[in-house]
Amino acid sequence: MKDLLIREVLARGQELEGKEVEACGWVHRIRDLGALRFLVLRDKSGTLQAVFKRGETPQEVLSRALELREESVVCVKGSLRRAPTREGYEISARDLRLLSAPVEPLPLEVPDSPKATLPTRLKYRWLDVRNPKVSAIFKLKGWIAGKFREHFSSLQFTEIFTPKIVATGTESGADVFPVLYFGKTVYLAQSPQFYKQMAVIAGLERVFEVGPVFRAEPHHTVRHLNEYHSLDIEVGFIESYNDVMDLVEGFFRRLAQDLHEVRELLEEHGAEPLQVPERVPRLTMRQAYEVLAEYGKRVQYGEDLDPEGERLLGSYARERYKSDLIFVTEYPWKVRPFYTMRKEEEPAWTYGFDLLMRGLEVVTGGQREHRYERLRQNLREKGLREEDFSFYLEFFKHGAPPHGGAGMGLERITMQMLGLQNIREARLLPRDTERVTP
RNA sequence: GCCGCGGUAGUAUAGCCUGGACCAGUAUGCGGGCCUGUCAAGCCCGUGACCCGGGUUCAAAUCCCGGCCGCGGCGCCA
Repeated sequence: MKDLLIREVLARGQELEGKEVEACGWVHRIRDLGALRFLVLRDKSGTLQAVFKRGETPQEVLSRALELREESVVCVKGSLRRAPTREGYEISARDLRLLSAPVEPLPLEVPDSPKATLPTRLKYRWLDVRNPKVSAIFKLKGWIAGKFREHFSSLQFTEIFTPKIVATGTESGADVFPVLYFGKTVYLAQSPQFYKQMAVIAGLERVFEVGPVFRAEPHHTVRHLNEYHSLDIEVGFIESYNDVMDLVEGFFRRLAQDLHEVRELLEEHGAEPLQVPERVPRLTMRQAYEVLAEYGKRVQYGEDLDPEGERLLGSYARERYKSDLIFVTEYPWKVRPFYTMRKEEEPAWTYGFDLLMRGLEVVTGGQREHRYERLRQNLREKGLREEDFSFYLEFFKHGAPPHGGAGMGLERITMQMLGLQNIREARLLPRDTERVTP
């Protein structure tokens, strides 16, 4: 492995000045002035200019430098010195190792790859992601997932790993992908829902999972993927679903507080830091109808929000509370899955909530129904067959604490954090209705 | 699933409505040349494209039909 990333070389610039250093990476740009040739070297951490100059660089090395093409992989050795470059330093090259050269012209220009259309970028993703603005997306995404693990681990949650091959399809109406499994048809998990609940009931009490989920809906939008990563939590012994919202809110507050750690990733995208106020507004669905009415948007009483409604509530949160986040609570029973706990006194409404981030739904959660008979009744009312969920019902026969949880869309959070126009940008290799390669 | 929009060099686009001066323009890349301080380096020369099939017409990148592919809105959801 190479000794130093470019960033580390630059950070130790004073100490390394005048000394021989080696930097390895891709040839980002070539500025050829004849007997003077500048290479901008790029690695995952940054860029650094190398100079090949007649009279300074050995002739043999200089002539090899003249053969180089962009996106070649090279190591340049030479002395580090101050220079009026963007980085403040440059390498005066004395040696050059060519590790790999392109065998054909590049289908995508790396420094400009965000200007290409998304299909082209995704087709040549290994080139696209070489662009620092693009790799920033995945660095941030990884950072968010890391924060999630760190945050909930510190609250005594246990990380779990549930099956992605499952026997039962529908739990929230979303279509599932069938898989041939030893001659039987099974499905790809659309959510860890049942199993994270089982883990709580199994005595783990507080659990979280970071894992893929699969949705077989043929949607054509900029905010849906057929495969994405879900950040799930589930926790026992809650008093109400407010406990769950507190946990979700705490996580987002943590993200906002620690965002300075990844400031430059946001800057790549010109993104504003996440605004999380002292208390994130919590609006019941019925209150949301009224707010939307003030914005001139009518939503049928007892119906779900549409994307326009969500966007308007996002504006409302920003204008009224200076908040990028807003909870919508007490969702109608008719639009929530059977395992959601209903309000005792108003069974048409539930203890289910969504969290909107900058006008897009990024989290869904709520209190779950833990009472066996109520659960059976909910199934019946949803018109679902008890035998299809018998394995799930079993969990509740031997002592299940009141519990609740939430699922958060990692790509959606990343997308909203950076202001991306299409969720596919937040997935290294997105799967949608047509795309299964690369 | 319903609806709308689109497919021009490697990439990104102009041209299409109002068919002919378009053997298709521009930028960038690519190939060649000049240049010892560039930093989106510059300058000169060159290279390379109308998705497929059918139709209308004297004439189709342009109009019509079908196919394939792509994009987006809604539904559904994270």
